[in-house]
Amino acid sequence: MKREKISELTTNRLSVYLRCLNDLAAAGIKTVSSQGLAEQFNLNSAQIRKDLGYFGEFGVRGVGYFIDDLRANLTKILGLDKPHRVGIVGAGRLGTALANYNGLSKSNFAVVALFDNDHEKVGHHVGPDRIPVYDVKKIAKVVRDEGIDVCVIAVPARVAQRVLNQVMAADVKAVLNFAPAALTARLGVKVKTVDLTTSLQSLSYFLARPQAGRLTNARRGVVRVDEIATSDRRDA
Amino acid sequence: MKREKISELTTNRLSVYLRCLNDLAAAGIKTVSSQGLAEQFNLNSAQIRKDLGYFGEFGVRGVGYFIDDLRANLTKILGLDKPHRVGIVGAGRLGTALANYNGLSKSNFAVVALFDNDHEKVGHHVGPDRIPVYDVKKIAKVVRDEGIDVCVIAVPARVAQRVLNQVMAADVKAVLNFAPAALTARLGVKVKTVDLTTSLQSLSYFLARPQAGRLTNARRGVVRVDEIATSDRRDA
DNA sequence: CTCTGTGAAGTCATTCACAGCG
DNA sequence: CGCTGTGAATGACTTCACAGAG
Repeated sequence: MKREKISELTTNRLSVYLRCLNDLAAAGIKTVSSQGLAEQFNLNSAQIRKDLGYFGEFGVRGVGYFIDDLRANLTKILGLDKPHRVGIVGAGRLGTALANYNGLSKSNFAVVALFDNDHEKVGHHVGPDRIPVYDVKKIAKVVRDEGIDVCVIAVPARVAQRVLNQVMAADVKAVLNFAPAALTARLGVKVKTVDLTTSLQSLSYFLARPQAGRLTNARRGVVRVDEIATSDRRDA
Repeated sequence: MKREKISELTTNRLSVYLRCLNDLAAAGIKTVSSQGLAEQFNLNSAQIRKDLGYFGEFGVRGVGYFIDDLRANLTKILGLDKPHRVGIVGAGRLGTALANYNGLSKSNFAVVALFDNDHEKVGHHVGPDRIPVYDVKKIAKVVRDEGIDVCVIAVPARVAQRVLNQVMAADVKAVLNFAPAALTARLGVKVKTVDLTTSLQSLSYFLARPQAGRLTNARRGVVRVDEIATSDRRDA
């Protein structure tokens, strides 16, 4: 076990490993080798061992990893053993779609509030879970009352930085941003941006040059699918 | 102008530069230096010059870049001078939210079809643009008839690989995948995955260890916000 | 004198390769 | 003997630093 700084590429992969382990466990499988895991993602097995090695020695030589054990360890490492409470700023289409996305609840994230500045929306409840929509001005209070620790920004780019500032003022330390804007956060606040426009435009580049992308990640006739996570580097 | 292979990190940044140039143009500004652009993203100016340098010499020494000129060049490089037609597979919440997302039309992407296997949905039309929902079995025909060149996968992880196979069989070469699954594509097909669960779990890691993420990208007291694109690397 | 374009250096990430445990 | 854990080697991306154009 070392004490190095862990890159986001690694944490993204840990999340993917965990998902895979959950599937394997559901299939009744008890152990898996780094090689076996690696094949699921067209990844190098040393990569997996290195990623895990930052946090401890979870494997058994000659055998591999006990799935239940590794699963528990990864869950703990990723901080998923405690539930997270999510607030979504922007009750438009994207915001409400995310509020009802089932994928989140599976991994201990519960959406407990939406925020909007449209008075038509404030006071209403959204989706089968009846998530309340609050006035965006009440962020600080609702964050405190509801114990929100993660916010999602789903507002137009124009106002995204202002919203981020409000969210930071409410002392939220983790933000997932869907606005196509370069945001600046203060130290200690982690912002991850998911930029659909950029993703599509990047695809467009490869469409325009079919030869591009051939060489990278090609292996055994398949192409490794991107971003074993969200891709990204440098936060990129 | 060289002839090297361009990484996805670079194409992601090009998209971000283009967006910024559009904003600057709208503000009536005529020229910008790499330094000026870099400050918008907390990026190194050499990075920007290098990214552009892969494609030509667009700058003027002593001056910087003419915004209109660079904008036209980037648009061409990214293949955004020709319109793209998008089909979305999965007419659930996420799929319909994306179908109505205005951000796409802005950059020459038009959503022209949704696909679903739920017969309740097939035949209906979605949103203010009345986008038709087709039976997923008809993908190949609709792709041909409508000239679709990009598909979005917004279905449960369980069926994502099957859907990708159908999409590839319809000869679509660019796919944006929202399903939390490691997909395998054949050579010549580019898949970019946006994985919300992984993004959130990665945030959870940093919440669990506030000291993590401190060192990276810190500069002048601010933290560069991640993934100037979709973050990532290795398509990642 | 300013700012680009670009080799060279530096930094960070992935893969190799193997010692050594079970 | 198989498979982990890990230093060493390689490769990729970023930043430095400066020659030279305007």
